[in-house]
Amino acid sequence: MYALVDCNNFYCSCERLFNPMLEGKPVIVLSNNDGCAIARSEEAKALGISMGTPAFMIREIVKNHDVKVFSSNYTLYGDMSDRVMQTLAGFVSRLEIYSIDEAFLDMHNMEHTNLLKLGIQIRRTVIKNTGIPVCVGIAPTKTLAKMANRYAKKRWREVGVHWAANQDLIDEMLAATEVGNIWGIGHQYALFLKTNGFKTALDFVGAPEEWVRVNMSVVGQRLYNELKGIPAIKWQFEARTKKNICTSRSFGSLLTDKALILEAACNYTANCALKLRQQNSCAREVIFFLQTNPHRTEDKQYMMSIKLKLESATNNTPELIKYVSKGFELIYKPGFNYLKCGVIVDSLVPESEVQYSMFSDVDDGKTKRVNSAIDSINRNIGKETVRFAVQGFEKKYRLKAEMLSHRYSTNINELIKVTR
DNA sequence: TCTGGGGTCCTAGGACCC
DNA sequence: TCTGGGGTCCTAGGACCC
Repeated sequence: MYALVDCNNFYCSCERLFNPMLEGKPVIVLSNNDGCAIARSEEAKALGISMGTPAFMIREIVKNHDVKVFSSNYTLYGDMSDRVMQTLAGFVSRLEIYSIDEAFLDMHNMEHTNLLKLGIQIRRTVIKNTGIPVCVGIAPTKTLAKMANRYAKKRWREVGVHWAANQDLIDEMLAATEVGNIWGIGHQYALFLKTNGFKTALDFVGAPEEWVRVNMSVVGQRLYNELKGIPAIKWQFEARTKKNICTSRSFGSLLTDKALILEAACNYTANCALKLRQQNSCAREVIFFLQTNPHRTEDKQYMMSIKLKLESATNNTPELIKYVSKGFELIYKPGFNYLKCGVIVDSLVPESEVQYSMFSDVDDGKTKRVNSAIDSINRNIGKETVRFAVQGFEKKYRLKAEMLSHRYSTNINELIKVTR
């Protein structure tokens, strides 16, 4: 058996934890740049605010119903996530952290225990230790555990736990789940399945296997097996080394100034380089992209990306900046209102396996020491204490975060204040 | 005024090899 | 009459996830 533990409206729950006045009130958390709603409390959902709605489109609802709005505070959410995961780790021998607010728990060889009771105990303990409410779904495969979790949320709200312990319970759950709500079925497949007469997950498992294979490839077939109770998705206990790393952001406002955009690009590159060093990888390719705002139909549009192959793989900040600047010069065109740019480092190889170019004269030991010194200072004293001149200091392009809560649990200056 | 950011996996098709 | 067959590697693009 697999259990999937998922935090309820995670970001909103984190905000509430340090601000009990928010209890019972509609709360939403916005994406980067205060763009759109990415987390909603139950009260906010009831007001009809749906996932991903742009902030400017719900301004009226927010005003009329006194919705409490927050910018995303990833420092806080990340720390709360760690605490939840630590508590979960106490219940099983192995867990897979699937995302910031979800984990799969390995419940094999526990079939003899009453897993419903265990689920309830997990839920109680997490809320006691961290204050974060969670739901638990337990089933024979990951996909069914996901579904059981969703079913717990919808059908067994009070208990918050569902154990699909036998085929009857599984069928009941499959029948109650529309194909579009199956983990792994997105927009396209949901549409395709519905057009072909498959409405619920139960309908889908009744489809001929060959038809699934032909029309939905091996991905579909795996899913099909998972829903039939045959595990087809492997455990992933260890964090994988990433195969590509991306840093991209929308600017706080539209930019036309070339120097400013380049400065942003250099900062994003420095961030990619840092992430590379953290996982001991080097990149053989770097992609730089730049775009205007497609929603502003009155603006001339321009979208371009460029891929540069590196002479030899590196994670050295100035070296990567050199390539990105070159890419920038090649695709930047004046006269547009730019919204966003980004850097992707790709074709990653382990640092220990880097092949040097025949003509390279880089003193690798030296640059490595410089970079680790910089990383260490930045880690200990504060992000970007040491930076390269091209990264600038003003950050005029910086994103908006006008409703940011405090980093209550990680910053000594932002602790919660108790007054009497 | 105004629409996020960061990933993974799979497939088809082209280039290339013998 | 009528132009092989089998394989690998790479890439772009699509679908999905939170």
